[in-house]
Amino acid sequence: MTTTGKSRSGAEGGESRGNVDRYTPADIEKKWQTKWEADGIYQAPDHVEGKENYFSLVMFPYPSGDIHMGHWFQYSGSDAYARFKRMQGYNVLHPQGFDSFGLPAENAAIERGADPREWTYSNIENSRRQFREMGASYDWSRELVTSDPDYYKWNQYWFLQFYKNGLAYRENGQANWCPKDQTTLANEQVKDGACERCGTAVTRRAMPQWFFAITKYADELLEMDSLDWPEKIKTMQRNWIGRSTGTTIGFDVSEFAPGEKIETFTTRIDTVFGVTFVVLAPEHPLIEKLTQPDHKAAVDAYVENAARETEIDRTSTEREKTGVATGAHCINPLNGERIPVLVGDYVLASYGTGAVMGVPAHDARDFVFAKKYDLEIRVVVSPPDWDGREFEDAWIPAGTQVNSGEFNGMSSIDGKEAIADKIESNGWGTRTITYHLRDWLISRQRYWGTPIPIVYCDDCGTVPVPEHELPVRLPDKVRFDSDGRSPLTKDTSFLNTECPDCGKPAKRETDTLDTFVCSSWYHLRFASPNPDEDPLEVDQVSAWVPVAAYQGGAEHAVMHLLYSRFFNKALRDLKFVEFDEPYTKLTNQGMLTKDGGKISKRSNPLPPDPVVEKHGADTLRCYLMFLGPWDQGGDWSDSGINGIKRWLSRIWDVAQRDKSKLGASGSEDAERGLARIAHATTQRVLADMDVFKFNTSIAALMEFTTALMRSYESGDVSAASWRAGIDRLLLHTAPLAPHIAEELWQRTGHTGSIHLELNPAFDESLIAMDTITLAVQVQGKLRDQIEVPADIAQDAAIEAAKEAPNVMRHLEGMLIVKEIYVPGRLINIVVRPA
RNA sequence: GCCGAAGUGGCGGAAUGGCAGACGCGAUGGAUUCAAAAUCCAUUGGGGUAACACCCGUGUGGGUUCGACUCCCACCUUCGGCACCA
Repeated sequence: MTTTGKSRSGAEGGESRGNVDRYTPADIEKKWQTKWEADGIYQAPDHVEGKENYFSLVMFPYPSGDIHMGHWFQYSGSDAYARFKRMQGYNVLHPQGFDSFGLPAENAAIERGADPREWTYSNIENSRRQFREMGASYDWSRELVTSDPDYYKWNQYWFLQFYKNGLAYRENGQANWCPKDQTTLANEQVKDGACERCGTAVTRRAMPQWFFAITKYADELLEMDSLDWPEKIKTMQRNWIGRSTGTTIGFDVSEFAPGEKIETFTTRIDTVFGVTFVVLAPEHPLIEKLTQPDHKAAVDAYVENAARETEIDRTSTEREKTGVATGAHCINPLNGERIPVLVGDYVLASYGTGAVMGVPAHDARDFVFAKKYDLEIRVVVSPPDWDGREFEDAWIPAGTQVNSGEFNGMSSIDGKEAIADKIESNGWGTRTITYHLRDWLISRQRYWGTPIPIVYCDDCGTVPVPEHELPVRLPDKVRFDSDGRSPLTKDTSFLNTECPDCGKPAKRETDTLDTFVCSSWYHLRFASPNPDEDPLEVDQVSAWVPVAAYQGGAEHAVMHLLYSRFFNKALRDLKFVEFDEPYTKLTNQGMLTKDGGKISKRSNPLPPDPVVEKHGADTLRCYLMFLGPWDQGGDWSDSGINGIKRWLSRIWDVAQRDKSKLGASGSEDAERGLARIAHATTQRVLADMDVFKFNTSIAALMEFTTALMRSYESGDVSAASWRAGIDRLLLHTAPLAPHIAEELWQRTGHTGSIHLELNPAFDESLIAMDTITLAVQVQGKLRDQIEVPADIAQDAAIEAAKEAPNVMRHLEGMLIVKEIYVPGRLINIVVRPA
């Protein structure tokens, strides 16, 4: 038989492997991409006899120009998973589309004079090309583009349904404003007080805005037990919703504002006897009424200053707490005390009631505030060993009620309930639940989005556009001025319309919808892509949704993923869908970095196209999946990619060897050895692929590839079992490296696409070994190894272990205390000196 | 500050109570070549030995266990999230 060296030599190699060409990805990848598309092999019919439907969805991209390396990482893994599920025998829906509304298109317009529509659609064209080059198995017949009127029409439709059912409303209030992007933002889109998109410090601005009533679902959104999601994401959602139970209590101010009370919310009603002041947020409506003439100048200045400050300044925990007295006082209903009312910007208008009762002894913030303004610090919950001395810090934990009238001596845990009871029975307040979650602000003062289908009429007021008039189309060829305002506010042909009710001239709403509205229901449209007259076809939706496996980045934890859940619940209550949750299982791909840092076009570039050109799409796909566990991300390095290229080349080589060099039957040992690794490989790959562990799947396949080469070179295996091994290798490689697997599948004489085949099965009995190696430890330290029959009994194994030479040495002069036998793995002999 | 994840060779990582370092990169030596590239073979945690033996080794310190990368406690570092939420 040929030795390795000989089989590699030019003359013989050609002979033994039959004029095999070198692995050149460029020669095969485009060919298969075209063929797959022409044959429509990835199109998912709504029903296939004998197959279960499986919706594997990956978050669709914003078409910013390029499918970058991070996208490759995300989409290679999710595509491999969808392909794997298809080969598991499921009827898999794996669609793709474009989340194509959004600010970058407008910024391109403003900065470069590009037309947002042209800019967007040419980017989409480019992205489609790149997706194709990736060899992704998308069902392109279901592609959706959210900036197409036949998609955003339904955004408008949903808005109208929500509006009719009290889930969409317009309200004048303080909104987060990004001065750079010239638009308001939802709370979720403000990170560290800055615009999530551009990083500009967010300010507050009072203006009427549209909201979706997500808070109505706050409690239901907290129920996540049924979701197979990463715990981390669930925790983030729970924290964001931020449910806290407490008591609202009113502090009478009728002395200064007849009939008025300051409502405050507290989770620590047990400390209410320790209230020595009340602080209002600078935006609190009662400030004007309460401020006394001699304090007015100071209060006005303070409030004005607070309004000017950015969210970053306002919410910094570092900065000193400030406040100013109003001159007014209020009454603590529990003890009738008269206490000062101040204004302070550490109190947030947007949370609770916008006013807090100040209990410096038992709240860290109130404590520093009281110290600074020399306000009384009265202990009402005593620490266990308190000697009556002044506090150096607020005491937050529970304790014993003191200075609390009739509640003295009670534990503060009981006090909390007893005091709340008293407050409720006297009508001073009520037990209340508050949430950090705010209603979803959906108005954007931008052009490139879904127009909100509302008309304002002088006579009829706010009038929804009738459904049959949808879509309200976004005008084309608009003008962008340097003032940064949305072109819609100046486009008279858009702006001026007739009132749907009375027919008189009226004005259109010029705000557009937050683009997260588009992604809140796109999975439904993928399932039901075609209806014209209705948003969805119920049968199609129920055939596919909820999404069985959803993949995407963790950065969407409290934005897209929360909005989408809300949308689902709202649509359920409006009888459009029947299920409670949109995405059953969620997997977060990790982040791909380069040199440990974020990949960025400017500072840390890593364009995929040159890599594809040099190594091919299959190599890049596999390399990205080989970097590490997919859900943990990875760090790109140029050097490692050769290893994957070598592996694929070895597959290319081994699969095309001339099997006629092998005999009709092989040696028993070699046959069993090959069967063992073949079946063991399948076992490993099936288990790992199912949990997105592509890296270890590839490692298993690399080992199998080597084993196949060795079997061939040894010449001891039959042509048939070697051939079967090659098939198995190709089938497992298919989801990871679809082009080379398909090419070799054809070259090895199969007809039909490998991607329509099923995963091979494995037989556990073939994986089992006849003889096994047992590790033998003495005192838990490895001392020797013994070869024993796999079915050896415990006693026999231990006897054999004691006879191993190196074990004997360590047993000498020792008394055996204990013998531990782990079947198939090891023996541990515990001894002590005799 | 709070919550969460992670820390393993020169590097990416594997092993989740049972032989640490699978697989790959890189490196070293060899084969092939006029030469190089490519490819193939071998070695590759540290110390130690002629070779064995043996000792050390999964961020640090303690603990549980016959046995710990794995479980528990404390700490350090890195990354992610939240952060005046009353």
